[in-house]
Amino acid sequence: MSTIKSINRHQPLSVGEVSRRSGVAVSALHFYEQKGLIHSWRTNGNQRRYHRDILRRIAVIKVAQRLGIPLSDIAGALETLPEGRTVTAEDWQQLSNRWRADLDDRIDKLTRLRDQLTDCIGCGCLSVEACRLRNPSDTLGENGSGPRLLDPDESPPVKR
Amino acid sequence: MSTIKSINRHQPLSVGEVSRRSGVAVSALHFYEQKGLIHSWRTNGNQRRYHRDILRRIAVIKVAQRLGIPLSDIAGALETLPEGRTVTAEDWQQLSNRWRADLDDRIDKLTRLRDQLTDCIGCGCLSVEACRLRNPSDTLGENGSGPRLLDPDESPPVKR
DNA sequence: GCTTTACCTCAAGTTTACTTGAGGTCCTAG
DNA sequence: CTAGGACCTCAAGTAAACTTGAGGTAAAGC
Repeated sequence: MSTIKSINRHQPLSVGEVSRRSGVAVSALHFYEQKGLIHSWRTNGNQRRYHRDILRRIAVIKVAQRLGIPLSDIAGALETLPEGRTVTAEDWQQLSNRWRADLDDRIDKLTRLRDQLTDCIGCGCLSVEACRLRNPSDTLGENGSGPRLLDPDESPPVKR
Repeated sequence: MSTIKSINRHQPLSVGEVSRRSGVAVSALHFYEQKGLIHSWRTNGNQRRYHRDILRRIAVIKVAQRLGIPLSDIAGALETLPEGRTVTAEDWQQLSNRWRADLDDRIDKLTRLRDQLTDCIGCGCLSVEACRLRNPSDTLGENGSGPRLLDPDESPPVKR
């Protein structure tokens, strides 16, 4: 820790500091910025500086990623926050509720899929007409009227 | 259906026929072949010909994909079958049991993740030290001794 | 026999989430 | 003042699962 410049608790952060503190690679921070997920300003020497809030924002991003939310969606969600402001507790609740719904949905789908598979294991027909595993459109008609998020898809593979 | 050559019920299939019957694009069939998932022989004129069993094999592949199994794994699984033989009912049982275990595992993981998220929504701390959502290593210690497939991973995002 | 289709190969493009590398600048310590 | 570390940009590479396109052959219909 000798080469690390002493850190003033209230100054803006350099990209290296953010990287160390967040565990996200510098290249990834560049990338996030390019994708509009995070923001910075520049010093005279053209180096990035970050507000300390960045760390919380990155924490949110990382959690969302663990949840399997694509970066583009995360970016979209973060954009709904008034003018790139600090992520507040309420913001977090909103976002996380949304993402949990998404997660629930995925879990449901996987579970239905597993059930179909279980049915099908004994049968093994894989018949084009009869096999539900082969006819994904079923999944469309079979669920009630729960919270339906944007999801006009039917067959595309349930990603991992 | 006028341009479609009359189909002899017992002759080998051309790539176009396989495509129509399986719903898989010709380019995808080429691709699968290249990846060793399916096989064909050639006519004098260098065109691919397929055994009728190919349709069942492709059905298996498609189902596996719906289950979220990567092609490389599917290829690996299919290779365990004696010398590229027709997929029998028993083969299907073996494969599907394996894949269901994989699916179960993923569902478990997602469910645990959702529970953590639920806990965390009210809290909103996202603390580096305290927050379980931010400390994926927890997931490592917390599960008993169920069927552990190859899985040395901890934090990487649970893909969709 | 000629014209469509169908098929062939091989290279390159697509998306996601980044990393790696090249070539150059800035800043801090000694 | 100079060495070294931190930083900058931009291009290209990576993996997965294919698709698209170019340029060329084969086979089928009339």
